Amino acid sequence: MKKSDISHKAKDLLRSANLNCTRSQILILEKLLQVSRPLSRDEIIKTLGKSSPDQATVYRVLKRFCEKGIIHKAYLQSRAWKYELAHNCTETQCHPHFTCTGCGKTFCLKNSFLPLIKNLEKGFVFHRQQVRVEGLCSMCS
Amino acid sequence: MKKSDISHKAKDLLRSANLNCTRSQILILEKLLQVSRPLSRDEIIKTLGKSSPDQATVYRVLKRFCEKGIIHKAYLQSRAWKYELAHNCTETQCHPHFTCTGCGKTFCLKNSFLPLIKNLEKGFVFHRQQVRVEGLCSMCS
DNA sequence: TTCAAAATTGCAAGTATATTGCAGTTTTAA
DNA sequence: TTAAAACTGCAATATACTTGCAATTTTGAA
Ligand SMILES: [Mn+2]
Ligand SMILES: [Mn+2]
Ligand SMILES: [Zn+2]
Ligand SMILES: [Zn+2]
Repeated sequence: MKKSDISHKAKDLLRSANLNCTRSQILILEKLLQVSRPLSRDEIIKTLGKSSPDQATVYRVLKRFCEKGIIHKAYLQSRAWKYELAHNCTETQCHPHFTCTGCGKTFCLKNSFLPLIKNLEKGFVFHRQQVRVEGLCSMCS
Repeated sequence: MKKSDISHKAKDLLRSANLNCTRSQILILEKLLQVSRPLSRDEIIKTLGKSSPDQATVYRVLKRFCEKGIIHKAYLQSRAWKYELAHNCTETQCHPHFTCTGCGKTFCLKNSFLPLIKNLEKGFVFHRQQVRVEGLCSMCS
């Protein structure tokens, strides 16, 4: 996607979520649109470089985005939380993530969905499920 | 299970993993056998009370247990890591965990397995997968 | 365009969680 | 009984995340 398209899309997303188009929120959302995989606070700040907002702001923006449903936490095992756009997801299931035990990289499996879990105990209500896969990526295998 | 059975089982497990039967390791393993659900460092120390080992020891013991394959980290979304016995698991998949968004409690779904993910990209090697389910428990629904 | 309320931000301090170095203790096996 | 190996506690350190507050930016209505 072109840079100007991303910029435009970011602003649209912000407006449709009733959030202000501030420098920080635009920068962070553009970055997430651009890379299209889960990012941690650290990765966001590092890749934004000198122009990056403060870490407190980054966390607050990510929290806001989550509350509005624009992004969500990915279901990974890293110590730090990672966030990604909430597209490629249905109400009941996000795409699975593959983490390589060799190099540590995480890949989005955008086209693999598992059937939803069945036979929950009586009284239990299902909302959504998440899947995490471990293995070796093509570089490490 | 009776208390003496648990104690006996803990020691057996330790021996079969080539670990020493020390006070700390026995206490922590007994606790995990007893509750049969994922526990954090904090929960372990609190429920063991005055007789609990130091937190550094708790972490080191849990790490040792993981390395020997006696326990593993449950993949939850809590900030603190949680550990549980590595039974009720196959090589390729641990039982799923259900977390209630109402009360925050986590339940082990010991009898629900999903089919393994298919169609990994060329070169990718599957090792294991884990599933997390969100919803409401019978108390909160 | 102007301007005040509301939203957002940076900074610094604070909290929660996990790790490490090291000296001392416990466990094991011979 | 004893010495090596395994384990432990304590205190310091590292990392991830949160919060209070004063200052700045954004927005929408005038
Ligand atoms: Mn993803
Ligand atoms: Mn479990
Ligand atoms: Zn890899
Ligand atoms: Zn509940």
